[in-house]
Amino acid sequence: MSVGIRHDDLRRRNRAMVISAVRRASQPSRTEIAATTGLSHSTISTISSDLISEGILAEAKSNEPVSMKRGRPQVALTLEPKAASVVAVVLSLNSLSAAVIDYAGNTVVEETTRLVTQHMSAEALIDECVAMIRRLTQSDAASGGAVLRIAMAVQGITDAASRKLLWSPITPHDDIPFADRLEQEFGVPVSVENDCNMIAEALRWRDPVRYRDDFIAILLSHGIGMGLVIKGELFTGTQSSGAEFGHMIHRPDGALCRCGRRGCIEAYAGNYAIWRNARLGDENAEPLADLSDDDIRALADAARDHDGPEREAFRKAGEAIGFGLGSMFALFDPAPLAFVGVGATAFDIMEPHVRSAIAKTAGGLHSKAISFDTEPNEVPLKREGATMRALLTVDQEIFAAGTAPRRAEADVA
Amino acid sequence: MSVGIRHDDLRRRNRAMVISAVRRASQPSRTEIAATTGLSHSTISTISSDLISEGILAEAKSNEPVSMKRGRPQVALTLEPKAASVVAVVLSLNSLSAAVIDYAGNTVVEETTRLVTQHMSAEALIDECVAMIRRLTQSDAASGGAVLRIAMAVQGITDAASRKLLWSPITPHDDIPFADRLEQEFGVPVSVENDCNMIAEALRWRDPVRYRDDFIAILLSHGIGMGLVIKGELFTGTQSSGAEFGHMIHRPDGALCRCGRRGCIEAYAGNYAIWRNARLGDENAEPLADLSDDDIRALADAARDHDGPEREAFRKAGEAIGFGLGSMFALFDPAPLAFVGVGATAFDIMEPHVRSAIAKTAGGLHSKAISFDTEPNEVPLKREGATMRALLTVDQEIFAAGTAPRRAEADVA
DNA sequence: CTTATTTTTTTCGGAACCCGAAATAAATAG
DNA sequence: CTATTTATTTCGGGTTCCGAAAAAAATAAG
Repeated sequence: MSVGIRHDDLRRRNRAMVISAVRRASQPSRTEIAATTGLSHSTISTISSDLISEGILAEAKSNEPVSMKRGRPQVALTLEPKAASVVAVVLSLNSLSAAVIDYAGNTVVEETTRLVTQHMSAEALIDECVAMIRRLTQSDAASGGAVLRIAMAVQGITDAASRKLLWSPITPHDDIPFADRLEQEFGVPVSVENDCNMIAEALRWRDPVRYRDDFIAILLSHGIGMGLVIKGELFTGTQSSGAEFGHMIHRPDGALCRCGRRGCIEAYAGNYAIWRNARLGDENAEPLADLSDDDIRALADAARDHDGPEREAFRKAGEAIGFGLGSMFALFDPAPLAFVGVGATAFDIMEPHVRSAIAKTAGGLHSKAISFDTEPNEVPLKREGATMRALLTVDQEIFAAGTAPRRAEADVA
Repeated sequence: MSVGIRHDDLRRRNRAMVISAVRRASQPSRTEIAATTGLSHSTISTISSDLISEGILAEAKSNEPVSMKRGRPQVALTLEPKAASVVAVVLSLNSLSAAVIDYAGNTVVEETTRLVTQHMSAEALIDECVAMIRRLTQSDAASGGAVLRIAMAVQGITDAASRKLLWSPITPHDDIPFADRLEQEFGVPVSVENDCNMIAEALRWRDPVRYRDDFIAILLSHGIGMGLVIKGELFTGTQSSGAEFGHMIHRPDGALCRCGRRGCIEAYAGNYAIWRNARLGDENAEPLADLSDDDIRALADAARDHDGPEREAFRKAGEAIGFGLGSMFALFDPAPLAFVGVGATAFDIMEPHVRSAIAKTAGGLHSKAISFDTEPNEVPLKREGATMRALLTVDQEIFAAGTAPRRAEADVA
């Protein structure tokens, strides 16, 4: 709103446009890009030949064998895999994994380890990340483009600038400056973001038709996380990563939450809450530290099999989620939902209760139109999301600007 | 994200930049504009002399008598009042008011009438608006610039495109197409927006320091409304005007709300809810249709005077608002708050309860830092907001593009 | 096999835009 | 009255985009 547009910004933006069109579409031709961006053919032509000569894009080899059409065949453009690479790191409770991805989005090497995150120092956590990234980037396989960006997806709350892990259930330590430390170590920009936000980012790339401009990803796991895309933008807080759906209040002064407060949605719908309600029947019992996925699946099987405390526990969970969604929908209208994580395998049990709770709220007007989708496996989504985050910033911040000063290149030519 | 920037868009945007800088600052000089926009002096010079010759801006007459500074004195630029005018219409329960405002933002003529909105047909409501606008625009006083835009602020839910009143407590009718009908009548673009959103817009102009990029306006009146500005943008739903704070759920299956559902915040904190709790002690009693401001002030006086059902009613109201805010702050971090309307006069009674409720939520981390402000009189705010909305669209959509095709003008010159 | 047709991509000339530097304008200080 | 300071305008230059025309690369038709 306040800063004017310089003449040279224009070129940068339109380069970004072209790169993003190539990343989004599968091998578009120059003509297609001209159509989707609204820019003229001549502009697309110059920009794309610049990008090709800079080694960012490439013309696809004979891919589609026969076009069956008259006229000069379109030349498909692709991202040049060797243009760069990025590292995606996923840090979760007791687990660290990372991968090197080339510029076209293909995984080059990856690695996963188990750690006991809750009993490690902040330093040790950082060191583990550093060590893993170093192993991966120095491996023979990762000999493509230079690593230009590292993106981490972490459980917990990060700051809005994506520099620090402010708070996380996976460690007792606060304010861990992952970005600063990794940047020091590798000399490459690093971002640290909330894992659910990365899940949302990934969904958008997996199914751009369903998950386009407005949708919600909810992670049903030990806690309840959320990634929210509104009007095409990932919705984050002004100071923190935001969208802590699990800590909206379901019942004032209600069940004891892992965060120490009372009545949070998570205190009814988190894995520990469901287990507690089913097995102890005491919603004020101290939350269990860890719970295996099998425990939850066992509860779900019991709930499906017969009426009893398990079924009741899932009812309460569904109700909490439904009322929470209803309250959210009072603020910004319903959107398609994806339930991700172990909890999603039990979503069939909760769904009727979710829907009936939503129906009691302002969002209820459209409750039948709201569509749910489930995806039990959250780990690949987190990695894909972090990957896309990293690649997009390379696109926008590095390659859109032009790697080398363009004037110098013109002299060479 | 998808559309490229054309070469001619650039000028349009930068013209918009300059106009907006003049509207925001009080009489900035060209040099100041260059500084705030980041554009070069020469660009600002050409753009502003274009705008002056088009009659959109003007150089201020000897305003500041002595500058006390060495060097050529700055020439202050102002908006040319006669460049255009707009009409702001405020439709509330039993009241309609409208005003003609010149391009510089000065009110030229205004009028207010009482109507019995709840017993009028949709047609009659539209007709009243048409008649009032016609009277105002045809009055002798309104002989300045042509009316280029009409903006309405209405209680209730409007559609995201600002065309229709989807639902409103002031009338039993749904889907009233104000924008279409007024456009037909006056041949000028019309927008219809939620009144609380306009209050937020107005606050931002009244106090741009406090209400800058993130803040919340809450209207405490018969119902509870909200206008939300997040990251510099008015936050609206994807289909409707959104941000229906009053209908977030405070207590599942709780008190009976005017909307027919149960447990909404409004059912505890709306005027009717406070009155009901204080006087009937039955939170399921049918909500009263109307309640005068004096009734509320009387309840507030009683609550201040002695412990009793009135004080308890305000406690419940404050608690509902506090938990609601806490849930919102789980989603997007706390921001400065303004409480507007009659209810704001009683906010002193509610404040401790609001704060103690927030302290029990995820937003509680910063609860002491959250600052409240009150403004009892909402009517002028609604009008100011609608005015600014209208003027800004004239700035951005009409004058930024250039009134006449620039090529033709160049020929003349 | 050659020519016409169709479609894609590149090239070229022209216009619009912004920038930086220099020039001009308008005030105060000495 | 001149030097200094600050604001604004003018001018030349370089980018950038666009539209039209040309070139390229295929198929269809004779």
